[in-house]
Amino acid sequence: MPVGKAKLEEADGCRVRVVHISRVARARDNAISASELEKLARTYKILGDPTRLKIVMALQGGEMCVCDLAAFLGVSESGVSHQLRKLSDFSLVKKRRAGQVLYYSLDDDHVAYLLDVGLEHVRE
Amino acid sequence: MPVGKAKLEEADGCRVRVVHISRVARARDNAISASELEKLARTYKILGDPTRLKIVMALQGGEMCVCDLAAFLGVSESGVSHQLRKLSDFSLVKKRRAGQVLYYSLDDDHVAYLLDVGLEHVRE
DNA sequence: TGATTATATGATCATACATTCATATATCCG
DNA sequence: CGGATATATGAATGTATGATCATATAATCA
Repeated sequence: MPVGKAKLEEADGCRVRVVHISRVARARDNAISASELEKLARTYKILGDPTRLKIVMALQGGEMCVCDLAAFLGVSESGVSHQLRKLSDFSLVKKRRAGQVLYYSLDDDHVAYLLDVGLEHVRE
Repeated sequence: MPVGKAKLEEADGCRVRVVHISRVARARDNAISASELEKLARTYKILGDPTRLKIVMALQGGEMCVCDLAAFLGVSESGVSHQLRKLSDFSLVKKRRAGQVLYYSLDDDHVAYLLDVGLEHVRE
């Protein structure tokens, strides 16, 4: 691996400093697609809000309805609904209707798994 | 599990609607500590930005210095440095100095693991 | 030492976002 | 059908945050 220095000329003429061209190339080659990266970032971002995180962790214990979640969180039901929509948009939770009540639960096992791995990291 | 309706009176007199008291109680009992939740949310939030996510994914391939990352990302070196600081603050990356150059790498294996599990979810 | 390179930090700014209030939809019951 | 309950949606608002520029620190080399 060469440790020499190099300059790369970009299309618009802006010079970019690079110490290890091979490492930059490797990063480019190994990179996942932009759309997948975007999705992945979104997923983490969704879990990155304390309120939403509390919701999904509560749902690990079983399905809950909106007003129960609101009571548990100490947030308005409207607020919970807004967050559940985001969670739902990114397939982290699913809902089941029973009359007027909507029961939310985790969408798949990956989600619970993601939470466990994250918690492990935090507790290390 | 009773499906009856109930009202809970809070300290300040604000009434909260609850359909399943037992489920709210269960959520309360199973909840992790506030500080752990905060840390966990932070961790996900940190990974929830495309630029930072791209950084850690690039580092999965091996350590890289700031200007290489800047070239790879197409972002200013200052910008990369700011993000690396956040990643470092939450123990997601560590640095190694070699003269003027700082080499960044993933801090522990949990991080790479977290990324893999997340990607699995996105690709499901 | 002074000049150059590599990275860090601080200020600024435009944008994104979580929450709430008010209102709308949907389901059930009488 | 009309009233009540459960949830959803839209607007408004304060706050957080990612990017850049300018400047500061740190390390190497002449």
